[in-house]
Amino acid sequence: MDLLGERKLRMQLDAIDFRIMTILQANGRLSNQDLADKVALSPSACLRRVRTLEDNGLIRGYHARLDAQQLGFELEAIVHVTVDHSRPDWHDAFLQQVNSFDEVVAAYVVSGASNYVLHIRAKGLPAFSSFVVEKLNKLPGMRDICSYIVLKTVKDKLGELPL
Amino acid sequence: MDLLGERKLRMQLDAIDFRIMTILQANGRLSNQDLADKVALSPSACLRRVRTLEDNGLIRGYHARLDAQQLGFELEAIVHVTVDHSRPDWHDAFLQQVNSFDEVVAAYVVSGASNYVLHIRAKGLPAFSSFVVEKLNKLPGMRDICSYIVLKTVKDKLGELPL
DNA sequence: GCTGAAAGTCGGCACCT
DNA sequence: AGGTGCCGACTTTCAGC
Repeated sequence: MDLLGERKLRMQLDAIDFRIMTILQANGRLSNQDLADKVALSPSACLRRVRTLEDNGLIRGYHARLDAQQLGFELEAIVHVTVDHSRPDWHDAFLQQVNSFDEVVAAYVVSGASNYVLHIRAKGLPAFSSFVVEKLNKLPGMRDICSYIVLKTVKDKLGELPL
Repeated sequence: MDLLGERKLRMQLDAIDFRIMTILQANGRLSNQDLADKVALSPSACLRRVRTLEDNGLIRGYHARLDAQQLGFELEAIVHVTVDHSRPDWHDAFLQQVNSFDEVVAAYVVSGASNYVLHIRAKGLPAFSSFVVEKLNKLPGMRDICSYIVLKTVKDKLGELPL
């Protein structure tokens, strides 16, 4: 098992592989032929590289990015959570619950003053408020919750690696 | 100009539109024909809907998701920053600088104890350390920096809306 | 590991319901 | 609005270099 979530580099990458990844990162629906043109390779050679990158897990998937604002997800927040860690079994229970909440779009175990940092998305302030009060607050061992409501997203390049 | 970054809903969406978005969100490279099958529409009708969703900005793009660990980005951190806001012009300067740093993958202006929350990705602890000391610390008006190093990513659904 | 050709498949458009 | 049919373009496999 992979307890630490480590992923070792499984293949040798050359400059063309990096160009392929960079291009597909910016335009995931580019046709294989256009991609082949851009990296100066024949379509078949290009496709084989893309398949290899996919098979080795370097390309983990392709996704449409939707407009959260337009779809009604108007509020984002960063929430720091401290739990009572005197009960080790609460940790797993906490993570399982956190994972099941749709409002939690990302969750991290962190070093520092808090135990967890949660990234929250909700359809407005009332929905966020009731999430905190009725869901987060009721988790076992909850000790402290500190919310930072996002007023403006200044940079949004998560999921875009600077290769 | 759009000072608040608001995006109004520009079109009426029905159940099929939501299914299309959900499917493309999970598999951005699905062929139009397969997508049409899944939503029980003819390929041409399906393609027209997808184009409309793209044109109205509901689908904002398609992107390959790469494996950050395997590509050497081993360290993630949430960094809270407080700046001296007695000088209004420092705000824009700060944001501009923050945007130019590759290590900053996301940046938010937040309400609460801190002014900004930064999401950092670096190729290891030394790189992160030198980023904080040599870049962040030297920004004008910097008052306080509080780092939370990510020990484990428990949930990672940013960019996946629960429709 | 790349190229080129062949066969199946798809996207995009015109036209019709 | 959604469906059908067509043609050029694309994807994908495989033999050969």
